[in-house]
Amino acid sequence: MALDRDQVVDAAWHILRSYGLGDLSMRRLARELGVQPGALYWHVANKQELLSVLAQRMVAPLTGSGGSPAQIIGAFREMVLAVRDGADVVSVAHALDPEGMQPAPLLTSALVRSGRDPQDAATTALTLVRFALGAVTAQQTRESMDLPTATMAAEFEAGVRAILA
Amino acid sequence: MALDRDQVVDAAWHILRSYGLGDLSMRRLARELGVQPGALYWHVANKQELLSVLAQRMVAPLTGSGGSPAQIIGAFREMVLAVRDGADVVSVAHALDPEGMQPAPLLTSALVRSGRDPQDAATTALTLVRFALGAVTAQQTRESMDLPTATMAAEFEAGVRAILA
DNA sequence: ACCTGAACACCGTTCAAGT
DNA sequence: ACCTGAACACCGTTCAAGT
Repeated sequence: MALDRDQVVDAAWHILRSYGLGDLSMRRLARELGVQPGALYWHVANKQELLSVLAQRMVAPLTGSGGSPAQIIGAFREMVLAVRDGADVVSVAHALDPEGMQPAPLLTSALVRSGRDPQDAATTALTLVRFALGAVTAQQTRESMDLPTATMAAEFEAGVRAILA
Repeated sequence: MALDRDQVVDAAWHILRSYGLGDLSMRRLARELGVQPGALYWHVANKQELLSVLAQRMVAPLTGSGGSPAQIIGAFREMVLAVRDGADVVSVAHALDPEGMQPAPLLTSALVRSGRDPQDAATTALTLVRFALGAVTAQQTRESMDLPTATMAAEFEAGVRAILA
């Protein structure tokens, strides 16, 4: 039975969650799947493409979930924070498609529903996402070095309140 | 004449500015300096320490420069944006010492001067820095892939206004 | 004090050749 | 269609030994 793309992505997902981005090499992934490194390039174009797929998977549960802007950006933070080096992976995907990648479109429509005009809603959504990615990047860097992060959830909430005020 | 720490840091600074983080390897740095890779470890503990020093150097011109909170965070953005992969380098330094690393302390006192209580000032400073790092990370990722960034300066200004409102 | 030589344990990617 | 084998051009770090 031949390898397929889903098996590659699933194995990559498992390594990322369990050991972090530092351990997610194409060679390590190939070893885990019992193939030669070159075999992976039949199923994915390169490592970057693989990481994009993992970023989509990380924020997938968000799509379709309602809530206020504060709830949406809070849920986004939780999902990214739950995956080791999640912020690094999602940041690239956000940069490639800032308006299309979740949670931006979800936030924009929630902000319009709450009474903002579309222009302001779109910009505020970008501000929230970039702040969240900056905050989670800082927290995950500290976690990877066993530094304390006790105040960072409150700092995040305060930042979101300031942006939405 | 023996190598010293400053020569190592200067050469690293030059590689970072000219070619980016992807080209700043300890081996490439050693080659540029005409020594074996191992020689570098007499002058710096490891690559991480070297990157911390480069982060300090990037934001050094900020110290002592006055201005409003909006001006300070704007100047910070310019400095980080001016160095290839600057946001990646500065993000780690910020995570290690969020309150001590510039521009946080500068922002906090400017915010106190403008009438905020110290608690609120400190948290707002962190929000501004994390948003700025998130925004510059997105922009530099796009620049590295030759994607357009025309709207990103305005998005940054709008974000700063929202946070400071 | 400062550096070399050499090693250890790795990377991402390509591509002719095999099945 | 899918994979192996082998290569290309690299990494960060350590450390005995040399000067």
